[in-house]
Amino acid sequence: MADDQKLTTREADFGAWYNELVLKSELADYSPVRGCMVIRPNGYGIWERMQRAMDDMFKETGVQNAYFPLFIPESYLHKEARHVAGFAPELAVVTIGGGKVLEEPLVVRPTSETIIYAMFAKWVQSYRDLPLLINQWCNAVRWEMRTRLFLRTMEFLWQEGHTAHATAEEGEAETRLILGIYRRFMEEWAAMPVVTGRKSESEKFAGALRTYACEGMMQDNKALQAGTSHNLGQNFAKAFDLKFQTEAGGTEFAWNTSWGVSTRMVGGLVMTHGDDIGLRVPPKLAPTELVVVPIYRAEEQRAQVLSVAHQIRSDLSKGASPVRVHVDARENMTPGAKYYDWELRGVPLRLELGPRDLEKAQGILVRRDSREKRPVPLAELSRTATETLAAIQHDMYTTARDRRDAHSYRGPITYARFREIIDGDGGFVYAGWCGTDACEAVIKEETKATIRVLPDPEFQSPDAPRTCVKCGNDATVEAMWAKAY
RNA sequence: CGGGGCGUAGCGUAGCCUGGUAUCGCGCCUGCUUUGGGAGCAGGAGGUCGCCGGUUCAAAUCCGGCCGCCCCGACCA
Repeated sequence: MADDQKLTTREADFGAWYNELVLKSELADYSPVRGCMVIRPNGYGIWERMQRAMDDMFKETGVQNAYFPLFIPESYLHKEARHVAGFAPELAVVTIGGGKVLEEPLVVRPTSETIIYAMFAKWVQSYRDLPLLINQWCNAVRWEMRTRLFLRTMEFLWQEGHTAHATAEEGEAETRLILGIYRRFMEEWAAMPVVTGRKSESEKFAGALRTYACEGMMQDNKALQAGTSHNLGQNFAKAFDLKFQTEAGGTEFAWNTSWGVSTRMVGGLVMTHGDDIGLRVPPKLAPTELVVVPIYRAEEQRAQVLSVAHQIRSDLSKGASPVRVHVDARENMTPGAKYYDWELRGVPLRLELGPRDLEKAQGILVRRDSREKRPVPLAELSRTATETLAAIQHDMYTTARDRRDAHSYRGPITYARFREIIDGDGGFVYAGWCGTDACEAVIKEETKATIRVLPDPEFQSPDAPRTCVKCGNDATVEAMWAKAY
């Protein structure tokens, strides 16, 4: 009986585990439209906290939010050749409006570079108008063939930042600045270790000069691209005539960047931290940090326990370090059933509160990550909860980082060994690359692994690889290879 | 788009081969007893068996067509 309530284990079938977890923990559900999803309150609550954290960080750097339309004239997409070539296969196009065939079809935005830089061109005249730093939170549509909840859906939520700068250096600096913000968000908020670096030419954004990305390792040892930051150079400025007058009086095209993080991050969170019991949400992203489960028999106990529970919620929500508390007062469930329920949903801390505890003025505090239980005097609960939440946040990060490192491979490596790793348990393989498209393509063809990033210095191996893992010629760069989502 | 699987109550399923109007579990409703790791008992509600057509006295079951979804391979946040 209890068996059909359990999740498929990660080891038995990682994909099935993921789907069951997302559905059972009520993060999301399938929609009537193939490839689309409904994000339920549990999932949206996490997304809202992600939004808030990132939004604050963007704004600290001077970025302002705005909103650009969902519909983009089809002709705009065609103004940047590589951009349209990259996105054409996955466009949704509106051809009829109000019952009439439109003169010009409207593309449902797959991303907004074209319309945003067209608008920037109207707004920017002089170097004094730069930099222009804009972000929007919106949905985007890409007609995908194979979809998975959160990881790839035809419509997804994200933020897309778009900036314009006076010099190439400023554009590059902005691209790197945002990549750093993404990294900080993923490490400090999502407790998700990432490797940052540059994308190879074949993997970069359609229309970009350079693409940088954060790559996390999921528990099946596959890579998940969790955020990208593009240096667009002057490609779009030239396509949309985004020019400005320089201080010296000349005219120059602006330098653009764009960068985005999507609801895919929620899927990354699940695959980074989930276990066979359910979800584990890092405290800083958890809509509820602590759930109080009241235990009682007699009616007078019920009133007493609930009264203390609500007092706890009220007390913890105040003060210098407020804790987000929920009291689970459902009458039709036993305490044990509630424990399973909240563990499935990933709430970081649980306080079990019964008559025996009240006698001792304590509660039983249970960590979701380690499932460790211990009695805590109610008088110290506020401090203990805050400290424990911080410890959970910290431990979740180090646990994820340690397992990432345990499945990362560095040092001299043969192609045979490379294939053995990729075909076996998988992981991140750091290896030399000659820099040619040919070797990259052959490796992808033969192993399904791709270059996730050319790692930034802090992620490079102490001893730079000397030769290309495929052709044996001199390596021009170190590449991090993995199978990816 | 190729390969595989599946559509039966809100969810998960049995029945299909060998036609006779649907099984079981979870959930839901009512009542009582319960409540420290997935409560028990009793009663109850809930179904155009994905859709269309055919065969037949009779179709969830056999035949044909269609639709949808999920999973696995080529593109991608």
